[in-house]
Amino acid sequence: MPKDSSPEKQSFTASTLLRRPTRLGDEVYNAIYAQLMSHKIAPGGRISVDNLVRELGVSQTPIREALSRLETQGLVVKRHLVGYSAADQLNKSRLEQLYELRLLLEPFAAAKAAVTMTDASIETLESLAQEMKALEAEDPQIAYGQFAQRDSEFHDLIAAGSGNELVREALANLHTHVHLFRLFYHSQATAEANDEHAQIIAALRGRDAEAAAEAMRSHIVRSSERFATFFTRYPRAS
Amino acid sequence: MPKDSSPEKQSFTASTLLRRPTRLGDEVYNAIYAQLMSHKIAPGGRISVDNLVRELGVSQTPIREALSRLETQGLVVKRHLVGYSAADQLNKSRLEQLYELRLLLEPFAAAKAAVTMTDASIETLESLAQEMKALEAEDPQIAYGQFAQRDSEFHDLIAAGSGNELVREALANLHTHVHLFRLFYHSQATAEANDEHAQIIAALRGRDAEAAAEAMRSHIVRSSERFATFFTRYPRAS
DNA sequence: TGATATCAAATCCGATCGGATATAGGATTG
DNA sequence: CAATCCTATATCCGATCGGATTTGATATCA
Repeated sequence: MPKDSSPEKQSFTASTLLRRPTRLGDEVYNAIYAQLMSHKIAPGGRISVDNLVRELGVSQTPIREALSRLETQGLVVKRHLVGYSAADQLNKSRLEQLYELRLLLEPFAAAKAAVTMTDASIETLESLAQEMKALEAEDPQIAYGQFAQRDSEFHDLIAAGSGNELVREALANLHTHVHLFRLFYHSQATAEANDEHAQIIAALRGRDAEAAAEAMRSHIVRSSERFATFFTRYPRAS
Repeated sequence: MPKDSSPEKQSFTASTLLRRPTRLGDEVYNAIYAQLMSHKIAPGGRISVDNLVRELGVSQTPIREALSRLETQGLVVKRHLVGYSAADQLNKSRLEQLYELRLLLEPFAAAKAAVTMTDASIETLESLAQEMKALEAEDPQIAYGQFAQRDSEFHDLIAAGSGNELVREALANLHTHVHLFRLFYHSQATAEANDEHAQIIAALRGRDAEAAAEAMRSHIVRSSERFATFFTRYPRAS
């Protein structure tokens, strides 16, 4: 699920407050986002505004608005007077850059989170981890989509726990799980990740900043090694 | 000047290629951006689409497009059925987060740039530094705007020199110079910065990654100290 | 056969319009 | 006098329309 389909952060009080009228642009955003995640729109594939008009039954205005948002998030690209396309798959270099950046930010975030994170948030992490573990038994083809979503929440929650909202936003803007899922959606290498998640949680529980950073660093390095196999298997994709 | 007013990166070959017809939305983007930098729009001030229609003489469509881009960059905020406003000034916490993030990324970028950056880019850095130094003699009130722009280019060029485009984008998305300028546009504390820039350039010239990272780290720390005085002078702003 | 010119369809870009909502200010009532 | 209600205005949101451009297909010619 897209986390920032709406710029308004939803807090726990939001449900009790008055419900603002829904924005059509949000639903369009979610629809396109879902089509990206489900590979209904292939990497690099054209995204025609007029087609979406016919398909979704709304006018161009909210579609343009949604595509504009997706563009600044790097999930689609636009060429003037030509139109929108889905972003290309990550190439080898981009993938390396992605992990390089994550290594700069996420261990730092984990260390701070170990100190400042609330117990309630750690509980949420725990339940996410359990859900991911439960997915090991499911059909890998289906399970990986579920896994990617929860993994994304897991990492975002730690980033939020760091207390540095800008770091969290920088990581969220990477849309790591979208790009990785579109690169490698047939993966099922989740069992190792579950172990690594458990180590991260243990360090956070122990409020051990050093251990949390190291556990996160190790997790990211190993994750990158798992994904690196893609380019050895399919060398032409690089 | 806004660097990413257009999503298309302009390379050195762009001028030789066919010049695509101009996008009205780009000019609107630049106009609003200029109004933000010139404080014609105050922090938190409302930005009415209809006013811009009258002021700029274009229809709502390109204005919405430009504002939408500015929104996802965090320079303006939007409330549904209410409208757009300029982003608030940085508060103390946000400023600290900004520098915390820069400290994670920029020394790393400088270290890599020391190894991979081209000599030509270092020359460009040098000329930017000289321009900034020349501004010391000018009227501080005017000079600081010029300084902020060149300082932004300086840091972006090093980030680009790192070879990691994602790191560069993450830093660019912070719009550091916009926020700092809107926070503290009456500053003139640029002499120290010029010395620090010289040290960074020296380390890059010497292809010394360690020294470049340390020079950058020191520069950012000292910059943050210069800006931190704002909140001691105007405690209510925090 | 291959390259070029022409043409038509698809598509985007920007303008304009009506309906819906929020906000501010004044009127009303206790 | 204070609080509430109501109305008017400003504004946004979404729909629709015409013009401009790109793009792909067809036809023509060397």
